[in-house]
Amino acid sequence: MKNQNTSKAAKRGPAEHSVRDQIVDAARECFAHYGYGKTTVSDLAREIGFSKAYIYRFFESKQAIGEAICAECVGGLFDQVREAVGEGGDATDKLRRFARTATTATVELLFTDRKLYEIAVYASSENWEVVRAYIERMQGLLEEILKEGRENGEFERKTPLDETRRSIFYALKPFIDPVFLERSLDLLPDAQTEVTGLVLRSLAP
Amino acid sequence: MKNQNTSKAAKRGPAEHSVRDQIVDAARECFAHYGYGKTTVSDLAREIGFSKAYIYRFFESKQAIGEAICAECVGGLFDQVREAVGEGGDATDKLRRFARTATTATVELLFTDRKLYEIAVYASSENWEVVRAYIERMQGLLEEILKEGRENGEFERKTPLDETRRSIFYALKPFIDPVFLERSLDLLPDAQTEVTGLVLRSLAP
DNA sequence: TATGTGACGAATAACGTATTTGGTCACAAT
DNA sequence: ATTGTGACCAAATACGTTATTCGTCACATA
Repeated sequence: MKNQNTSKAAKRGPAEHSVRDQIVDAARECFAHYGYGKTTVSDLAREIGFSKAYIYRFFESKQAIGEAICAECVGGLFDQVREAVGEGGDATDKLRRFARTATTATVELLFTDRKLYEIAVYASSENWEVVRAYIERMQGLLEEILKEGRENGEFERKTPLDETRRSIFYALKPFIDPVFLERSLDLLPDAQTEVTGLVLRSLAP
Repeated sequence: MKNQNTSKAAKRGPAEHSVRDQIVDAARECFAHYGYGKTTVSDLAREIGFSKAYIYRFFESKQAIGEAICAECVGGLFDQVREAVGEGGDATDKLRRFARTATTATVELLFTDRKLYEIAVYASSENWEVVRAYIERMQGLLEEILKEGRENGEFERKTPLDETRRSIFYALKPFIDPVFLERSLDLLPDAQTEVTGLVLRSLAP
């Protein structure tokens, strides 16, 4: 609601450059250790042995660096989910894995890298582009599962595919979205399982 | 997660007392006007023409007064939902009304009494007893609807009633819980309708 | 006993200021 | 061109100090 902060990529200078990687490496460590807020751009500069001004040759803002780190995080989450889904059997099994892994992977991030998780929460609440992309990729994966289930007769076919995909995603949101998830922790894991059950019942042909 | 803050009633002195009512009246106005945080107990005291110390004869903390006001708010929400459900036809219709009214009534509170809504958000995030009671009453109402639907064959009967009730409530949480709802505003009203549709599909016999 | 209060301490918030931080730019060196 | 920086500014933040605020208690009055 705040602002239409689509927050575009915000990169700068050469896309492939060793210094860009050094910045990201330093940021990953500093952000994870001290948190996004407590890490200054000068800290990153000192870490890589260049001046602060030079960093702005590669990123047009501190937030842009945050987005790069956040992209790594949610990218990791997505990879875990995709892999778990890939190892599934039928569409029902895949859907269960989709929901379960999305939750467990995110919770794990919360407990192992709390500081990075905080960036994800901030990114989500501020509608960073990187989060929107994550949601779209997740919904894409979900849609694939739904298609498969519809084709082989596991799932009903009357409801428009888009609506099914969206409504499932909304229903699972308290267990996927970092902002919601940290407020759902005390319900885990039962609530997540039960909602997944509800979703599967709604998909019955 | 914070603390086991069941935050018991926290009343004091005589339950029925005109001064207690005066305090609540003053609090309702001040909280709605200036917000919970900006209203001091001395403000309330001045408003009713007694000393601050006297207020503590009736409430054991400022939060206790906040809970009283919050109880009024969520009580109003519940009444609206119950009334809307009562005007419904079959169980399917009642469920739709349940979900829709819970959302619209809460959103309306958000827009017409933002300051009071903030108290509800705070209460929910701090697990005030009054919110727990609200959730239980809402789930009770939901269970009644489910029972009716099961009895007359509208809804399936295989899934344990408790599980059905809980999972539906979780799925609707982004559109009912004040904390979640204010982050779901940009999805309304479509997402709410679509999730309700999903829920009804899951209930098909 | 029931009603009512001023004075008090510890915790918190408000406030103004000094410092830091995000970000830019002109300029130097290779 | 590309690589790299110190100096600089507005905005944000940290910090120390003052002022409020919550909540209690002993005490007064009817």
